[in-house]
Amino acid sequence: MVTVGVMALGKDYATQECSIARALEIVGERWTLLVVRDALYGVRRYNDFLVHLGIPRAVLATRLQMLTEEGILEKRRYQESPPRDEYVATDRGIALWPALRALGRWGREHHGESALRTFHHAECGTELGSYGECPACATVVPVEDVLMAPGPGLDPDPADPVSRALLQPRRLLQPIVVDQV
Amino acid sequence: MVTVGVMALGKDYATQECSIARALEIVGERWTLLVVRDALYGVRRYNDFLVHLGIPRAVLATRLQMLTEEGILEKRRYQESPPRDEYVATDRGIALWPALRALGRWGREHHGESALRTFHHAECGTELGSYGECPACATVVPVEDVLMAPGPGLDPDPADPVSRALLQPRRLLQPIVVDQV
DNA sequence: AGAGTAGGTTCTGTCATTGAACCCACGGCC
DNA sequence: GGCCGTGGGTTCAATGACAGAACCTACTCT
Repeated sequence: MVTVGVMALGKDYATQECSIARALEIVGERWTLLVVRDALYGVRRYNDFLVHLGIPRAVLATRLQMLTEEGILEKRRYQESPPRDEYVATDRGIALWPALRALGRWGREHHGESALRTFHHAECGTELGSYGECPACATVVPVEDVLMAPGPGLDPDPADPVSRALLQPRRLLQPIVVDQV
Repeated sequence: MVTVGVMALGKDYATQECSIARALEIVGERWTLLVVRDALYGVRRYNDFLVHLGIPRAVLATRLQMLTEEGILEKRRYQESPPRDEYVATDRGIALWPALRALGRWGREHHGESALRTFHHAECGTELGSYGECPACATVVPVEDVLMAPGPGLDPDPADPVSRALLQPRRLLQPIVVDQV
């Protein structure tokens, strides 16, 4: 991918020779990591991202396109007529789970909050350790075997239907089912 | 006219009830994580951050102040006359290491690059896993026991003195010594 | 006295983000 | 057949963060 010319703002960290900077050039923009998080939680549709994130429509469209181009999400047609696409996390997107998990742990500790969501090993029920491993089984838990459950700090009756769908315990990557009103 | 309340841009993810969003409100702004990374690498002085990051001076001043207020860095006077301060990572800043490590791993895999820097457990020499754990010792390696070494992809003769100081293998958090010209 | 250095602040133009409005294709209803 | 609702976008003006350069202030060195 050859980018010619000056990219004055936003994305590049020109002088940085560092994998962290390379990563942040892609997922370091505002909203991007939250979109990926939602994709791992099972959100797939444009409209579901929209209401769950409270993100401006134009920004969401830009981010979805960029994440698709970078191979982090895959745009997949799920019906013709009218044409409708969903965005599903690829392996490359799933590989961001450790980073998201680490950020979430830090965010919780930083605020001294009670957990908003908890993550367990689906096979044995043990809560994941600091770095996404299962202390009981002594293995790194594959993302599809992570069971997400609401924690004590989470609002039990949120306004938007996506948040409501995420209230029940569920495995990561399982597509959410939004209750139609 | 005083405008109260609405923070239109930048920092907050108002609707998000999520530890990851809480974390990103603090360390999700442009440059912020790179400043923390440099602090863990041992950079402490305003001028060293400046030349190593290539960040605008005003932005650096803002970030350092914010990170200090959030308790991620500590501003510490190291000489009077003229008054000079250095910025040192606190426990809260050091706790960001797993997230930085995970991002770095992902960035490297994403680009299929050879490693720019490698990180080992100083006690046993094993290279760290995705979250900064030692696969051999099966423990999370304390940051001060992480040995950083240049990888094959790193420029062997960088222009700025801070990058040169970071070329030799060193433990994280050890203050860098810049060769005066 | 003059130059140099560390650590900033101020300024201006550019660009991304926001929020709202608009667009369009289809499907269902009556 | 006309109308409305819905999913999935695009366009637009206003705002405000960022980049880069110039400037400022103490102090030290020569």
